[in-house]
Amino acid sequence: MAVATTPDLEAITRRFRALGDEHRLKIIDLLRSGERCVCELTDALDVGQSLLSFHLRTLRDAGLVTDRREGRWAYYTLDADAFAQLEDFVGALPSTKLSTNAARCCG
Amino acid sequence: MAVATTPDLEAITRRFRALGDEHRLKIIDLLRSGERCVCELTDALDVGQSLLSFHLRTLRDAGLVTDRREGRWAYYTLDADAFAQLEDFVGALPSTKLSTNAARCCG
DNA sequence: TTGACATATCAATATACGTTGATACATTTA
DNA sequence: TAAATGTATCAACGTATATTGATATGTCAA
Repeated sequence: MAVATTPDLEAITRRFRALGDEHRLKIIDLLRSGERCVCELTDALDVGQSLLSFHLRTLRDAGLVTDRREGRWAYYTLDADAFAQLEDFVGALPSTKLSTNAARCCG
Repeated sequence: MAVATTPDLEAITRRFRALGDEHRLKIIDLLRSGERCVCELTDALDVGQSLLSFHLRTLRDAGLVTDRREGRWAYYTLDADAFAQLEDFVGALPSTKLSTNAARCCG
């Protein structure tokens, strides 16, 4: 069994940063209804072509979307697993680790 | 009724960006067991005093933690509601908006 | 095979963010 | 009141990220 349990904080923070941009949240919103061609995204978002390409790459590098080429078109899809994982991660963040409710440290 | 339903993307992206840093994830992890004094965090994290203060402020500005002063000490606590909201938001992100599975746009 | 097209990448620049060290501020203790 | 302490803020700097315009690459149509 490989060391798969290592959380890889770097990958997680990259994923959060990928969600930390309004353009990219709008792209994700457009992808919610299923796979979309880049040309559709270009029309729907008021964003230059190379900038859109940059944001799509950022989302892909973060593992939030996958892409597929077909002829001269490119299609992007949300990676549902990645979002499920992230949802779990966020849900676990505030969950009380122990019942130790912060013994007074000072004073 | 005020315009409270407006999602306020800016606030949401700020929250994601706040989670997009390893130091801050570690701080959050320390706060999972309850309210913590800054002095404890200083000891637990190998981070300079002003840098820790910066990250705590970033988390506070994002609404992920609240702070409280007591004498010369400052205590920080996770805002459970904020995490719950964010968990819901992440969970909703990939949820299929309509059953329209991307009509071919081109070709 | 040439030209138009869709998309990606590159180079340059602007803006945001993280880090450090110094300083300020409030509170406590001597 | 003076010195010490805990924390926040400021100024300066480096690095990362966002944005733009130009160019490259692959694919289709004439």
